Amino acid sequence: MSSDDERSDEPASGAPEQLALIRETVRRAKVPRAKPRTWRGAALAGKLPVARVLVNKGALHLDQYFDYAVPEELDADAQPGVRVRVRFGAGGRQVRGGRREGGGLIDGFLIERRESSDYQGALAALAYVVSPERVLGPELLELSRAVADRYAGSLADVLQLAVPPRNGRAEGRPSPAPLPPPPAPAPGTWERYAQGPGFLRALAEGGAPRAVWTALPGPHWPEEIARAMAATLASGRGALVVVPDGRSAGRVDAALTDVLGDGHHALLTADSGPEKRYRQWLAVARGSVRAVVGTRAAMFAPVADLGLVALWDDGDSSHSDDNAPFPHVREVLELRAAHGRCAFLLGGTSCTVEAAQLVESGWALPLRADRDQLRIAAPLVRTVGDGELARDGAARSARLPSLAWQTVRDGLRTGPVLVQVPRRGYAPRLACERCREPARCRHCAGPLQAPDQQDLVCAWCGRAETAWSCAACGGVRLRAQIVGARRTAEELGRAFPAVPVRTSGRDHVLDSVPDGPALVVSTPGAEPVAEGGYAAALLLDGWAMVGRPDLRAGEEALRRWTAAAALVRGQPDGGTVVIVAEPTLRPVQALVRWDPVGHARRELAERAELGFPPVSRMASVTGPPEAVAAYLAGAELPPEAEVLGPVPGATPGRPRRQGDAPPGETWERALVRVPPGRGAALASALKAAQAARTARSSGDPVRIRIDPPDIG
DNA sequence: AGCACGCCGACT
DNA sequence: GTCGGCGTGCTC
Repeated sequence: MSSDDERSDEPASGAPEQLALIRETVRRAKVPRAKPRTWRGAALAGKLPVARVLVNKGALHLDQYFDYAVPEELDADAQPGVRVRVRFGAGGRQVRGGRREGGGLIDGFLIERRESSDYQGALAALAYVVSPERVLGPELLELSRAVADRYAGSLADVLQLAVPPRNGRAEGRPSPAPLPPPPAPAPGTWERYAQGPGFLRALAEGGAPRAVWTALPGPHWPEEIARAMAATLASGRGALVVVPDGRSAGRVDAALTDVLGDGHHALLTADSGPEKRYRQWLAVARGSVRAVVGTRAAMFAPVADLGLVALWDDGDSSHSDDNAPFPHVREVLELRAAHGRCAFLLGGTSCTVEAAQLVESGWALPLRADRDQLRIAAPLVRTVGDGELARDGAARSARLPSLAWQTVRDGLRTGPVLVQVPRRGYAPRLACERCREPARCRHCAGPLQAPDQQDLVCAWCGRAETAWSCAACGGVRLRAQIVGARRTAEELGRAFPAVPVRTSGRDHVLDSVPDGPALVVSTPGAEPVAEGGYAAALLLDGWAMVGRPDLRAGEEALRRWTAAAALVRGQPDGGTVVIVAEPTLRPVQALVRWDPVGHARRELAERAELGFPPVSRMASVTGPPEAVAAYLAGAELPPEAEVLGPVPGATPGRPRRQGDAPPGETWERALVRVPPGRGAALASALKAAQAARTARSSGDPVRIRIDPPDIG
């Protein structure tokens, strides 16, 4: 429809009362004669003629609503939650003497209809309603608002993540009628957990229990999640589970179909195209489907009357969104569970520090099996340490220690054997082959790396090292770098010529492998499941996983080892895992004892002592030095806030990425930390300071990130 | 961000 | 007079 503005002293025609109403506001505020705009032949809506609109622009000082007039012909469609287009921008202002087109058309969401506006100026009209579909319901709006606040981001940015792009064809189709709630399911393998059946019962009865679930190793977790969701559906409520990748989503999807049959649930992953995905999303938003399984973006799925949010493997990095304001699925689901009667289930075979904290703080209860069940389900774990490896002659030549060799040979007699190899380019620290002393830069003592598997470069100062020798023993050979999956596969293939070798990695990920003897070489996270469980697993180059200079290195190594070991048969069925790593290392010990919770709790205690997240909340401020300094000077941080740095933020050890400082420029990074409970105050202070800065457009912009991923 | 407004100096 | 430099501030 046309939205031509026409400036004249009187409304051309239409609804003078409403325009008078708008004008009255103008007069009361004693604003210089701004004439209300009218548009040819258009009348205003009789009731609630003002539409409060969130304009789709990310800038923080624009994180506010704007009022528009609702033309009569849009009255019916212009309901809260619909997508609209409006004219917005300086170009839309009244220009002395002439008529002029408004600013550019931009997208927005209609937030609410009101009787009047408190804006003391003339209202422009909604240009049009994109579609009458009400995609932004009150709950999704409230959640998005809370996420924006939590992460010091703008509502518009969050909505970009929360509401999928429109697809007209998908909207045109009606969604199926909702099915009646299914009966409550039997507990199934939840019986293995003392609190399992009780947890399901609470869900089925409409309760909102919150649990951190340490899943037993083995193949049952998708089915267990499906049963928890089914129990929630039985109470007449909806349920949502978020998993790290499409493969896991497929598994839970299949389990849900087994438990519920078809028609109860939707699969929300990026793998399905935009149209299909939006169709599924609409089915959820329209209330015709009440259970959702999906990957990251599904965390916002507008499930009606949500009774359970579940998350699998919260340590997986894909649960952290890579768009501003970088929300983490766990945090978003926590926010969802905190509203209304919504249960919370955080599951995994390992345990993150954050999960341990949820239990420690009393927010969630632990859901764990006792030792007896664990002995049945978990494989035997044995270690080959550095010392042994160095003494083991066979290992030096074939890169396979004797114990590992035997384990593979024995395992292959009864089934497939998994070999986990770190990804190439995993940037491990190099060490002297003879004495294991880390190889350090002679100028700055930074760790040496071989990014191209060839030349040595310091990860800190970037200087090349052409003639390295060990500072401790004078050795001149470095320990073998990470050998890629392909080469490992070739070596093993030669060692066991009669056995098929399969690889699974970044390029092609295998979903599952059959039961027969085979060597399956995989990078972490890409391990296929074996139908009857692996007979054995070999975790190679463990030192590379723990040696990374990252606060989470230990937790992450344990998570990946545990994930692989969980695919191996239980010890009673002969399942064995050999890990090539120093047995004194804390995560290695935790794997041997199969105690991820103990590991996480110890890490948590340490973080508390050091004032590290998640015990305190941190934010990073990054940008050109002057900008960071000016920002920090202008920010009114809460009194408890502590500023660390700023320090030059060259990001060592990895190639330049988008978002890093431009080449030739050094950015600085300051960390700001606050004690527990002051996270919200910190976020709002950071956001206010940012808004003030961008509004004045003073100096270079800085980047704010709550919960920065790479500290330490 | 984008864009118009305005206040200033230099010019046919 | 008036053209156009860019510094400031607004966008319903």
